[in-house]
Amino acid sequence: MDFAPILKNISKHITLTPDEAQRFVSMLEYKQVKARKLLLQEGEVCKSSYFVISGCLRGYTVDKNGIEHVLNFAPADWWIGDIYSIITQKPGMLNIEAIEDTEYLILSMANQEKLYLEIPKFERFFRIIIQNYLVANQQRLIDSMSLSASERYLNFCKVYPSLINRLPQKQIAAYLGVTPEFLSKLKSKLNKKP
Amino acid sequence: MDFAPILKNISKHITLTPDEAQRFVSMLEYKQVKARKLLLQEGEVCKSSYFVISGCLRGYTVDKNGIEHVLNFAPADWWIGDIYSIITQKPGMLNIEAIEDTEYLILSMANQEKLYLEIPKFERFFRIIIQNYLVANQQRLIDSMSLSASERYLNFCKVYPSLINRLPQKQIAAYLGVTPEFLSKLKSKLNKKP
DNA sequence: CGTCTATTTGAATGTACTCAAAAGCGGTGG
DNA sequence: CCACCGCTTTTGAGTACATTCAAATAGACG
Repeated sequence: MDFAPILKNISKHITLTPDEAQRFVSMLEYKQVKARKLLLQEGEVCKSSYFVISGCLRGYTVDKNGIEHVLNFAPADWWIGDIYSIITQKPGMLNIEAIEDTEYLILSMANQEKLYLEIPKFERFFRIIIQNYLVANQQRLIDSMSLSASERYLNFCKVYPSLINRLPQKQIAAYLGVTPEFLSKLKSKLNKKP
Repeated sequence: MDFAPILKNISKHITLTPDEAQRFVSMLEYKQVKARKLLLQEGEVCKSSYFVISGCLRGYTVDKNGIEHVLNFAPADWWIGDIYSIITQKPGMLNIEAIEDTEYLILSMANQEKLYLEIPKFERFFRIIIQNYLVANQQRLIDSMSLSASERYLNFCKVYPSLINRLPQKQIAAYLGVTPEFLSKLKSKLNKKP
């Protein structure tokens, strides 16, 4: 198993000794999953964080009308999990699904807690990860209030150019907060104008 | 100066020795501000986190059409700051303003970094604070996509009952992501029905 | 191929916004 | 203490952005 990607991810924020790196990877579990398979289902308690090595996952909720809303996409080098459920250890409302065939690593909550005790630097690492994610999330909330659907789409294209031709439109729509039909109309308008 | 409120806030997640508590409060600065005064202005670099003792602050952005969008209210016992600007030390887009006459404590970034080194438990404390804030923020994003304005308003009433008769409607509207006019119409409809 | 799902297109509808004007409310100064 | 000013809230009419429903077309996968 090749742990280089996750070690590189971690080295962005903290520096591990070889021993610490060794100890860390010993806590991970490697898995593969086929496209369209669920890793975590609404109503379950989330017991782990996931780190994507290759492929792509998505986290989404389903509202009372059966509409899906995408909270996040996790391509390679991203962490994902149901943070509400992880913190509270109560059943969550998040589904996590593979959009493509995906390789990923699992860090269980139990191991994560051990890590905090054994190598306190990880406390810092995850604080920074969460901080960055919070910033992105806040920006998305502001955008949802400040921008039109068409502006949000153009913004998405600019911020995630690598995802735009990789994801089904339906799921980009579910991320932007519009219906697939409306996104389709938006795109055809944008193609005519410029 | 009475540091009991902030020490109580901290004791929710970590336990400090008397010495550590002493060291911590020595890093804080106490301030008061009158209603309608700005603590932080768009375009400035945010150099501190604020902890509210009494009164109420709000964080908001102004979009290209001049519309205000409230990112958060901070009544007593809440932390607030422009986390984007704090992390990057770049100019932020957040304004922080006193809604009421407010007493608060300032923890500068410099002191916060010292705290992480001197008392690593604080790394954990702020990780947990940020984690909880992220969960709330994610939920708000999901709500903005799943719920109608009227559902979001009723939800706000349920989650923040103490704020509902304390804040100007205008600012509740700016938090919910609707115009003040529309919120007013919503309320009058809701008063007729039940 | 054939089936199933995703995307496109169109018409009708609805939710929320804009603009405008009136009414309410709070603070300030005479 | 009251009158006035400025700001917030309410109300109404017309509009726009986005949804719903329906049906046709295109793509993907076994």
